[in-house]
Amino acid sequence: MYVSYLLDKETSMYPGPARCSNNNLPVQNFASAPPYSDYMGYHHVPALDNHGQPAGTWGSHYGPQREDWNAYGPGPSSTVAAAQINGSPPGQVSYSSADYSSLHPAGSGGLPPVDTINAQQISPNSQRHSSYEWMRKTVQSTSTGKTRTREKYRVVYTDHQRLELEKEFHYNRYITIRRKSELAANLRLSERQVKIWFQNRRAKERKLMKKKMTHFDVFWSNTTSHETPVPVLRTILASFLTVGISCNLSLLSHL
DNA sequence: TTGTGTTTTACGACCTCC
DNA sequence: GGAGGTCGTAAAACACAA
Repeated sequence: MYVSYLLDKETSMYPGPARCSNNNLPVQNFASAPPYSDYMGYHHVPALDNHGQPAGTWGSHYGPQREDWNAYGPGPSSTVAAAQINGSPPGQVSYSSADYSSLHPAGSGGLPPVDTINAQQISPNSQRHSSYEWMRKTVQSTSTGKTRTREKYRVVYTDHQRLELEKEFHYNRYITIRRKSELAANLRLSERQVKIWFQNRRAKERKLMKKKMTHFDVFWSNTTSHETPVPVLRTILASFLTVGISCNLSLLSHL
């Protein structure tokens, strides 16, 4: 979970270790949510997407803007991003023109244009993406005989791109067409990429929740009757918190 | 350094909704 | 029929223990 590396810098908002494989979903206070039955706490309120302010303008929904996010600057960082910025990524994904035609001119949103990035603001990963020669080649894929061009396989998003996507995801699990368009333009991604990122992100969350519930089941089954109820309640409440049920932490402190 | 497990992009198949 | 959802999966990118 590499984005968590960024998010975890603010432990109050994103508690837990960077590579958390367990139980560290942030408390989710978002106002809206999906028509997804597994997420009891999410309430899909599409209208709230009038949050249609530019992605970079950290709206009140997010609370005060985090200072340390500014530290990452406007910018992406990896050479992949640099390639994207150049407009001639050596092997960049050949998305349909429909996807790219939706991109707005730079700076249409509140996010700083990606191409304003200081090239020195290299992400921790950037040095790992030094060559693109491999992207030019094509590989036979799997059993179907279809080919996957290597340029499609796969771009590593920059820290900045992931951070902005995560921020949007924290606001709303399901992105609207409008926000998708804005975000794609601001992050120099195609709308398809944004859409798929959200799909993958939801899948990730489901996976985490499933894992969490499994752990909870084990815990519950191992709980003996003479145990004090307080730690049990704490665990239950904490578990609910992670699935988005709004809960006042001060109540927990009274237990 | 390397082997291994995990995470991240991207896609196809299939489904639902409008 | 198209758009967008989930689910399953491939493979690159990555973290980390040995």
